[in-house]
Amino acid sequence: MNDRDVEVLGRAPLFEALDEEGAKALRAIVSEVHLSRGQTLFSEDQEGDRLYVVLDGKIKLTRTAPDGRENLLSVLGPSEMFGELSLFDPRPRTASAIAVTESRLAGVGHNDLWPFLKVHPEISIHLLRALAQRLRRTNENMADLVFTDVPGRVAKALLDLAERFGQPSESGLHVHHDLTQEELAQLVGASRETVNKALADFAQRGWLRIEARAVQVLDIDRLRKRSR
Amino acid sequence: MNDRDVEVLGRAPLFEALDEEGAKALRAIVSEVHLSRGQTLFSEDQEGDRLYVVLDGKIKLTRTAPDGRENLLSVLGPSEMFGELSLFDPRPRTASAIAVTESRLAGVGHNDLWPFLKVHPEISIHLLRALAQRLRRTNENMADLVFTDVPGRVAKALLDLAERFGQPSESGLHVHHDLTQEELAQLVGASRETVNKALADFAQRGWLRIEARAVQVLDIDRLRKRSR
DNA sequence: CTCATCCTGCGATGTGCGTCACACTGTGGT
DNA sequence: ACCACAGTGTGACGCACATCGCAGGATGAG
Repeated sequence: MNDRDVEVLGRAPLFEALDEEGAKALRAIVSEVHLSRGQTLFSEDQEGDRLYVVLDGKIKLTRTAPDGRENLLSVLGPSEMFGELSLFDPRPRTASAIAVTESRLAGVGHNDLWPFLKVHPEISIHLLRALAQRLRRTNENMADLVFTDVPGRVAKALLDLAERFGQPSESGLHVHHDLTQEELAQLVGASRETVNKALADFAQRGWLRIEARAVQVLDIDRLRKRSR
Repeated sequence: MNDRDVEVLGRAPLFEALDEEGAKALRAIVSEVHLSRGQTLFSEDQEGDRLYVVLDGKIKLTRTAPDGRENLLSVLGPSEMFGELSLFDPRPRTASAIAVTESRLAGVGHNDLWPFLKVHPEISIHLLRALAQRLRRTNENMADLVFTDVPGRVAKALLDLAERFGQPSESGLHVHHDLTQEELAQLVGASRETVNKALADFAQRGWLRIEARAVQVLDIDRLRKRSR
């Protein structure tokens, strides 16, 4: 684990409460996992009590309906945490974790983390905050599903991805989200075709340019307006 | 606060980790609130750092869209907790809490609870579990919004309400949910009219009988099948 | 008891978006 | 260099559900 990894880890809710001393001790009990694009880390219904922090790359969390249709809960990048639900609430996983790009992760198991929480109760507080934020965000998304039309949800999703993965560039903001339109559709709860049409419409209006698994955002303000 | 209240409180995630000693100390710092039907405890965007446990009655948590349309996040009964998000993540409230029936609540403020968490770190663990469960449930509901049709969501909502508020009776299960069809509609993310038609259809099939702010569930198995 | 208000029931109409169908393009594998 | 297949682009069609409109019933305040 290199210096950059240590820094990335430090921004995760699990580590941010700790001093250098504690962080070092916690780093000692995490194990590193490497995934190539498309590889599955864990699947729905599996037992599991490991929590992960993304060091590098992107991971998607998906749920599969009985009839096979899929639903993308979120796409996670560096410093973001997942898999903790099965750790705090001992049940099988309710989502699968799949690498969207080649990725490296840091994982901690229940047995290693638990004693740590006893010694460093301040971690729990930070975890509670992290879960509270997630819950807020999820409630937000629920409301959007009910009140916002598909183009609006696509705009929202792009803005969110832009905030987290966007790189400033000559002509605007380059958002290399690494998602196919199919995955984007699963993320906003719509069909691939409808998402395609929404994107085409935005592009035609000059708000963005479509690229392979990426977009160039040209007029972020218009996009913001469309998302409300 | 009577014996029944103490028992109800004891089933809340906040208390379940504590021994009689600790529970007594925690009870000493909660304050009781009384609300009559329709009364608002707190509103969206307000500052707030109190957490509540329902002692008696029912509370609904709602969000209001900019255009005024409403969205019901959940209906909470005795032993259930709410308002904790603003406590763990210090931001304004993202939902309003309104009494569906006359209710009594126990409330704890940030300043009183925080030192308690330091002394009893085991509470945090239980709170983490409670939030993890809520997150799972919310993800579930999101998927339903995307994959399940309105009648299916109505069936699901009724089954959930039945599980939490149902009373066995002569002809089946009496579920006095105290919600108007409008509120039920906001809960499942549909229009009042569509929910009405779904209910009428269920009743016509003999699965349930419609009453004022309540239903008699006659054939719970059919209802379960329809919800999948 | 009486009126006003909230709630329920239900048909008519319109539309956003899912589904289907198919063509085009880019990319990676051999 | 080639083919196969995954991903993208776009039109035609139908349907589930929102919206609108209204009427009948329940509830509760005075």
